[in-house]
Amino acid sequence: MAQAQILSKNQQMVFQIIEKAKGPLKAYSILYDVQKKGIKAPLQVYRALDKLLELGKIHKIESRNAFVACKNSNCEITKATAFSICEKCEKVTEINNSKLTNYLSNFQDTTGMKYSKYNLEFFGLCKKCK
Amino acid sequence: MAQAQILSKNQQMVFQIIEKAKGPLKAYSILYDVQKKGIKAPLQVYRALDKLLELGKIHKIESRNAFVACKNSNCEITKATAFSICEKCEKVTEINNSKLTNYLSNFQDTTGMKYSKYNLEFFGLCKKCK
DNA sequence: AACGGCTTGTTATAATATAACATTTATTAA
DNA sequence: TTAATAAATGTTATATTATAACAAGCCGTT
Repeated sequence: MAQAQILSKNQQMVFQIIEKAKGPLKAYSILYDVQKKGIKAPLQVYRALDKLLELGKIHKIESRNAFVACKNSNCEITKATAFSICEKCEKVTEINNSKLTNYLSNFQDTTGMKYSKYNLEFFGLCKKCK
Repeated sequence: MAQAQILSKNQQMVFQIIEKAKGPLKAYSILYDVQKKGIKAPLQVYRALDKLLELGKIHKIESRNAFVACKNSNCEITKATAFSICEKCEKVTEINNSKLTNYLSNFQDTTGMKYSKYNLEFFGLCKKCK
């Protein structure tokens, strides 16, 4: 049985902040928070973020340079991510739709490229902002 | 008949450089190029980029903070973009697949969000790097 | 000519991210 | 257990990406 990944001190601190947040967090706003707890420099945050991304515990919203906790249970590796983003309130939701995942994971283009990963971001207005 | 959008001087300069390039260009590498031709400051480049994005003449590769010319004829508005990105040589290809476009344009998630736009980035190894 | 809209020019600065190097802690393997 | 190795940390400095704020110019319309 695979043991749950144990996070280091800094990784834990950064992860907990992202997990508790209601929306995507930016690296420097995370830094601001963890400065109360001993982390002093951007690099310490970025290193933790890198590791958490690698583990699939968090995802990066590329269009926003911001980070969210993964909401899919047992997400271990980040290789197929999809998000909806409200352009007004900036609410971000991770899309967990097996048909979509299937469709994209099996997508082949004409260039003969072998895909190992994708990231999809939908933009629009959420229910409230519509 | 809709007249072709006329670009301003700076917009043209920036567009031509992106169009001629073999791959995605970063803002500051564009700046370096156009400095020979009179543009001096980052903001002048970013303003041109913003306008070109708005017109759909170029797209931004979000995961790379880089810009490519749109390869689809008559692309006027950017609302449905898909790219394949080689993680080794960084070659980027715009995917123009009507089935994919259809599938994603009509995708509905369970949150009731109304989408107006999406961006999809596939990652992997291209034919050469595989 | 006067107005309005867009584009430009310019300086400064904000926001995001990594380089380089020294040290410490944890894990593995003899 | 101890030496070797790998992973994480701490720290200073700096690179890279992007925007704020304000002044001025260009161009079509009225």
